[in-house]
Amino acid sequence: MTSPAGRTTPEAPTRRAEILAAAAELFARRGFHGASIGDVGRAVGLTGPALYRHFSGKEAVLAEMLLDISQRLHAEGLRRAAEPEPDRALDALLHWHIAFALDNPALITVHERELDNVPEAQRHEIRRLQRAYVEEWVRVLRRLRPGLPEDRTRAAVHACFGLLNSTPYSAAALDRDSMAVLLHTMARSALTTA
Amino acid sequence: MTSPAGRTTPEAPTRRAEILAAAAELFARRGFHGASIGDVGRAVGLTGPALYRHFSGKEAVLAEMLLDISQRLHAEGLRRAAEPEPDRALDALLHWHIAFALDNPALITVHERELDNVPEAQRHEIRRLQRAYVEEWVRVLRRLRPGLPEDRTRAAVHACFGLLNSTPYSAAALDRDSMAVLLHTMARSALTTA
DNA sequence: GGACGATGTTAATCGTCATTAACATCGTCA
DNA sequence: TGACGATGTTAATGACGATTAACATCGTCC
Repeated sequence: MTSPAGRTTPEAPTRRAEILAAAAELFARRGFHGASIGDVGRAVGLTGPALYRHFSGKEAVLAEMLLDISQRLHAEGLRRAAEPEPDRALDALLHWHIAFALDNPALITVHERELDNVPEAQRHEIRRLQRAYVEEWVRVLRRLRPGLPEDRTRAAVHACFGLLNSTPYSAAALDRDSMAVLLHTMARSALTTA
Repeated sequence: MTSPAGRTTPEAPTRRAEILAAAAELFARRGFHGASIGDVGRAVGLTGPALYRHFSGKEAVLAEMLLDISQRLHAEGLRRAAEPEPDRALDALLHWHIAFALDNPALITVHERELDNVPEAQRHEIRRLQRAYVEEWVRVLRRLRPGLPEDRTRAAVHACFGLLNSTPYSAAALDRDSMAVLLHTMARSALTTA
């Protein structure tokens, strides 16, 4: 063999994260079913079967990825929504979501599209967190616009996410900060006019 | 055999359209690679191989689907953008895109996600039409907001599409007309504030 | 009333893919 | 220094899926 089987460098602590990052990129670009375990392995310099040393299977990779994303979004969302001034709370939520989307376009994409491919067991918890995150936004917005009925408020929040998550497709054109400002302005305006 | 092979009813003129519609639904819900030819066939009451009587292959189904969508969007986009008053032109574009998205959520989803799975040959033409459609919006918006630099304008249009195309995920909550009004209001506000 | 084209069906074919088995290598540490 | 656990690798294994082959059926039209 041209290269020995084992690796000398003990990059163990990063390995799982490395795999998750590569998988996110591939799942985002080609879809869960469009990226194979072999593709993911190759992306981190391994063969396909090697991934089974770190995850119990392909679905487990996706599940852990989505669970992590929804936890991060929800946890920080809770914090930001706690701001007493609803106007400031909304800005804080916007800043948070925009930063996350711009810094992790692949994660946002996968989070938005691939829930159905997560095994039942973990799907419920992820969905719960996603819903809870949305509800934080709804609560803040309702304090800001008490007249708006709840279902319309929720629909507006979903539409707003659509706007913010469009990042992966167009972020290339503008530098990060210009894009962040643009998205913030547009989203704020859309929500407060709804 | 329990049922005869040939069909008596000459539903020939609809068959292709029927297949395209079923495929759109499945591709939207599960992704191009997540839906098999067998699934599509079953959805229209046929077996998988039967589809080859109507399309040269799975990719051809997707290609025809995306080509049709991008042509329809672009053709009508051209018409609406021709309105001399930029303010009215924008409203006309919004009405058109919103109606299309609300009436064809599956098509919008596939159009947005699956271009990479179209064979090169047809991909270029589809991309050209998609770009041209965006440019119609950009042109209108630039007349409306001359101060906004072109790249920011284009980014704003992309973000606006993200908002409008979020329809598939949340449209269930509101009736069609309320949703249309909501999206129109939000999008208009987002674009003119950008 | 029989030949033909359009449409379908079921039975190969062939490749890809997830997953598992069997077999190294390396670092550690008793 | 030698056994062991952690990580990898290369061969199975077993499904599944796209596509094609071989074989009906039906309606039409001469």
